[in-house]
Amino acid sequence: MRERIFIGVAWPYADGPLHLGHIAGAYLPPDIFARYHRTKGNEVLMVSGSDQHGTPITIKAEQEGKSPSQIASQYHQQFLDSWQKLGISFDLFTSTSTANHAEVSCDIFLTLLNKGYIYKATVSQPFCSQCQRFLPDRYIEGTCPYCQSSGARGDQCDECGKPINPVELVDPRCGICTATPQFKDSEHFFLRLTAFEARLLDWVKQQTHWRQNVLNFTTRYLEGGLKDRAITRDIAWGIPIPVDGFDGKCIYVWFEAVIGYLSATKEWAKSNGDEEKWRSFWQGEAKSYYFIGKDNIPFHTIIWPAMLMGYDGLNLPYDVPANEFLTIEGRKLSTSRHWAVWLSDYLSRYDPDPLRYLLSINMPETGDTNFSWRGFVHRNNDELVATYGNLVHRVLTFVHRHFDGCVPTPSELDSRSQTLLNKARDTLNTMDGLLYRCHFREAIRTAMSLAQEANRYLEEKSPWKMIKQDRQASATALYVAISVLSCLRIVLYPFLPFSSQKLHEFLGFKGNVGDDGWQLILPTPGQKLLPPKPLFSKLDEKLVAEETSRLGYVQC
RNA sequence: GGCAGCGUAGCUCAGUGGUAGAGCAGAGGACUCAUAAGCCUUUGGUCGACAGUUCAAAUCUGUCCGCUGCCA
Repeated sequence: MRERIFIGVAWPYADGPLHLGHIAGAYLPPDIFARYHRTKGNEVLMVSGSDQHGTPITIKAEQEGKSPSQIASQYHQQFLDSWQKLGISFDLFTSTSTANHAEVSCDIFLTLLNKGYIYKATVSQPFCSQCQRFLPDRYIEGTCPYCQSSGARGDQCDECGKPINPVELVDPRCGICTATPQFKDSEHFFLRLTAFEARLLDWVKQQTHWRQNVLNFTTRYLEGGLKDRAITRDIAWGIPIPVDGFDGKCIYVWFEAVIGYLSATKEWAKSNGDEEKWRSFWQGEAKSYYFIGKDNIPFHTIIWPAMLMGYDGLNLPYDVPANEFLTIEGRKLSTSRHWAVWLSDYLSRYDPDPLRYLLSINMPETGDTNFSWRGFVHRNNDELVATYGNLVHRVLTFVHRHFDGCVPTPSELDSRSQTLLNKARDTLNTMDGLLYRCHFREAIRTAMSLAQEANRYLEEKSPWKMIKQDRQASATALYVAISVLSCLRIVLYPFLPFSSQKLHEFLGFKGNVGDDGWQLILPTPGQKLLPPKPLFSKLDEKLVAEETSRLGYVQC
């Protein structure tokens, strides 16, 4: 039966470049998942977009003498370029700056307001008369009331780690212009999260298929009790509050950004000529998956579901397979210290598939995992090249030399050959189950073990010996080996789309590898193969030292 | 400070009550179609520390140490 799969992917904030932590955490997994489901013939919609509103972007724009929208679209273009080069196959990657998104956001805001799930309240906000604007907590600096450190910010003191309210700061000053801020009353809207506490807890407890870390975290969070949260801000850059008398105030980004999943679906439907088509992913028999990093869990398992419950009539998340974090050379990523590997930097010098391989086989699914350049080179040279790339190359070059580059005609298959082909079929089945449950790391390991098994098979059959004694036996062994390559091109396609497409063509197949279905297609004897070239290249050990030394210095 | 996760072979990671696992690296071997790749054999761990429950704990409980994140 054809399934309908909605894939929502975390919206990257458009104030800086993407790094490998983003990719391992939130962008590669949904792409693998989407490609797998499309290959199975399921109907997939994968959307995301850049999150373009909020204070950090306005600050960055001021620093660079540009408009917020220039900054946002600059990074938006960079994101699009990266998706294309890395092969992240969004059906739509839009942004929060579209008129459509504003319209959908306002609809949700007003509906929740009319239903009483959003209410008004007055709060005291720091205001800088010099800059003529309200300041977010972290843009106020001052002296810590606890440890007297002079570099404390309005949200917390970095020195002693204590959380702080802006009003507590001694000698507060504006983080932008250093003037002394005043505190002014301002009226804002709050989301009545408390109204959903019981329903959410009830719902979450039924989600037994969620990852343990996601389920635990969410349950504890809910049991700790929810608080209503402000969903508007005194800022001009964003979606204006759709209520009279709130000029100069906008909907807060965290409320608005999650709505992007719905607005992007509507935009996709419109641009595909059927405005009502969005309903099939939000109201019909469809499963919604949200791929995010672990820092985003409460927004997707609590706040967004609460908003959907309040709005009523839209599908709640089916699964939120949040990943843990990627560390770099054993240390946590830090944008400000440039302790990161930037995606566009990587892509300017290396191929996408080796990175996709490394991040897949070392995916932070159950705990943080580490990226190191040494690990990258070794996994590439000793696994991707040695086990898989070399398997492909040894088979194809042999066929070219001894069988005119055509699929040899086999004689009857012995049990050893049958066993290998069965293992190929088992691999398809096993990986099907693993990918369906979002167990990506285990899935790619399963594929690699098929490649290993094929290497063992060749060793046992030694077609290079048989070619002299029994040409037919040699032909049969190669036919079986090519059949396994045909399987590998399919099962590795979600992970390594570029090299799978190449292999697809080397094997003489036409069109796109992803259109061949999740199945073992046996090659036709006589089918003409393309002259083989290595699928992957070995990397020089020297790059380990070179790349490692760039850490901490190079900014993208 | 509260909550959650993690800490297992040199490296990267599986394993959640019943005699410690995989891949890579290291060592030895036979082969040579292949990107000196592949294949076979093999060395290697008091499973962060301590205490407890149990016939039996890496696996459950408690305390502590280290790392990470979230919240305040």
